[in-house]
Amino acid sequence: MSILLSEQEILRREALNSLINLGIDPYPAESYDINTTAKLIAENFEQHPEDFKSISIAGRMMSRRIMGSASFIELQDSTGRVQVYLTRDELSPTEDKTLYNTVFKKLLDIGDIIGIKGFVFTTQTGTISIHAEQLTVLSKSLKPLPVVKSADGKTFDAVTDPEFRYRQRYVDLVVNPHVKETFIKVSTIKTAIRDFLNKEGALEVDTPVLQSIPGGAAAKPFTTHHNALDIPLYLRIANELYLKRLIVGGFDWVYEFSRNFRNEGMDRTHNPEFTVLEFYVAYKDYLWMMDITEKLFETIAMATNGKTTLQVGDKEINFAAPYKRISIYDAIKEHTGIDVSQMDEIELRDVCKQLHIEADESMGKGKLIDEIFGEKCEQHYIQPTFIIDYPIEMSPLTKKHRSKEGLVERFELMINGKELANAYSELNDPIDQLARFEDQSKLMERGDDEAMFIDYDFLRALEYGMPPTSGIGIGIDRLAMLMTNQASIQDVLFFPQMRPEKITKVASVEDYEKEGIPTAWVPVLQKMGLNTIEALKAANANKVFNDLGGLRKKMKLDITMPSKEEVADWFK
RNA sequence: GAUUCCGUAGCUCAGCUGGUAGAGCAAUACACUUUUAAUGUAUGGGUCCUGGGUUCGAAUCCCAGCGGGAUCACCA
Repeated sequence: MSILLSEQEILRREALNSLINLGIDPYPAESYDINTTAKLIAENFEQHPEDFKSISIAGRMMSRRIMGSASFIELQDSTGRVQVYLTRDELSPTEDKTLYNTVFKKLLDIGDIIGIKGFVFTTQTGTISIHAEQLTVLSKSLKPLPVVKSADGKTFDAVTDPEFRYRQRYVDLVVNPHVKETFIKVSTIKTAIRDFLNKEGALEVDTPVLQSIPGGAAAKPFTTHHNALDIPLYLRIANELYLKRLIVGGFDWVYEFSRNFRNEGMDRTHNPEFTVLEFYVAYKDYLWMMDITEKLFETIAMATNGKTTLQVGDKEINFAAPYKRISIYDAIKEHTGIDVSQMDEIELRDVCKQLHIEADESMGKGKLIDEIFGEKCEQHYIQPTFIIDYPIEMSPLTKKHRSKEGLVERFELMINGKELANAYSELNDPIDQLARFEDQSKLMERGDDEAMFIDYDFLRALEYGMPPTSGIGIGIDRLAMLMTNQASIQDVLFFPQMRPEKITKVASVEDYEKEGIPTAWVPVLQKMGLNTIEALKAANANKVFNDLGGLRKKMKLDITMPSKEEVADWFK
């Protein structure tokens, strides 16, 4: 089986063979040492021209303008584009002009990766360019790249189809420079966080992705199976319980960039796998955590955009600490006028009805309050705001509030109307923790399929004693979306989850030959759309015979017609 | 999951109330020996997403499916 090739792909394969016939390896093994980049040239050539008298650079040929014995190409490396000027007589100083006339002009294509040695100069029209003295083929590109052109900030024929961009991110990255910048920023965010935490004395750790009890969050897990142990395993939905075990073990501050997996819906803010930074600090509480969170976000904003403010649409978000702090009850009171702080489940259900919020039977008190907040309040918090002191029912891993009955010491950080972080003073009372898990079990029995499992090993760890601890989880993808001003999570993940692509396999020439079909007729059958042996067998022998004659004429093929009987044999 | 829009050449897109499939870029050839998305002329290139249906005739209308986007619901 093989894939049907387009005309341009066939031409490129022919060019590839021509290169080989000329003794040029289209995929050479040896390294090609470079001593500069497009960016270095653009930024430094004018001040220090003497540094660019003998340069070596490599990249992809993105455009080519041939003018007889002289040519200009655009070379794109990891840092950007630079123009290269080539002349026939310099590339091929001897009588043999093959390198320029054949290799460069005929056998190279847009997208090919080449190396150039030469010197930098400024053209008559004032463009900094490389005057090429040597050209080396480094990798032949067999698939035509979409040609995106731009001038004066305007872009032409940009690849915008999301399916194309997400499925073939490698192409997206090559032809859409801003996409690359976004991902560099995403990396900068993570580096800024690591630097910040490491400087504070935190230890980066790794905990299991495969877990036999998916704990630490309310979510539906992916299930898998371990053959040797013959047990079900789950992909982690959170790493919280493992990090707390490490606090029990005596580390004071641990953090992990945790790739979590949740078997839930997909849309522009949800991908089945996503990244959360969690960190846990011994001997601290959620008040301390708010202080450090403010500092962290301020640092991230500075590192990614060089300032503490960020323009999002028509809103300007200011990351400079400190942030406003408001209790969830006060937030609800502020946006609905209703004081729910003393209400029981039945009263809350009435409030939901009053506010036209859907509430089903499986919802407990905590979830009802969460619904009201999510529906009526969340979107109003554009500037970074800590929503604090949540009801105990929606926080099974959180320590009871030191002074407010029925509440826990928890905060969520809201930015631009969305939750960016969730933190609390961690529950370290093993007896209370067991009771909370048991409450979750009851919720599970009521039909809440996101309620938590009981993790007895985690309880055992708590029984040995965990210091008072504060922990936080920060959604890194959401943070990246915010900081890079992207509306979809797909735009901050290199390879967002997609439905598997259907690749239409077609029969190879050999497959046809096996059926007794002469090689010369294979392209004709393919032209008729009979690309698989199955399709061929299903076709009508008489019609195929007639069409062969028609297409023979149309395709101007100088081959003798097979007899009707011979054609009929193909179908046996 | 629901609603809605989209799927045409390698890429970006036209294609009217149904009448033989179009442009620009890319490709190929020749000319021009020159720069700036864009020199000129010519040429090739299509499973109009797939399968049914209506019709003398379907890229176009209808139905079903596949893939994707957007909005909504659930979740981070």
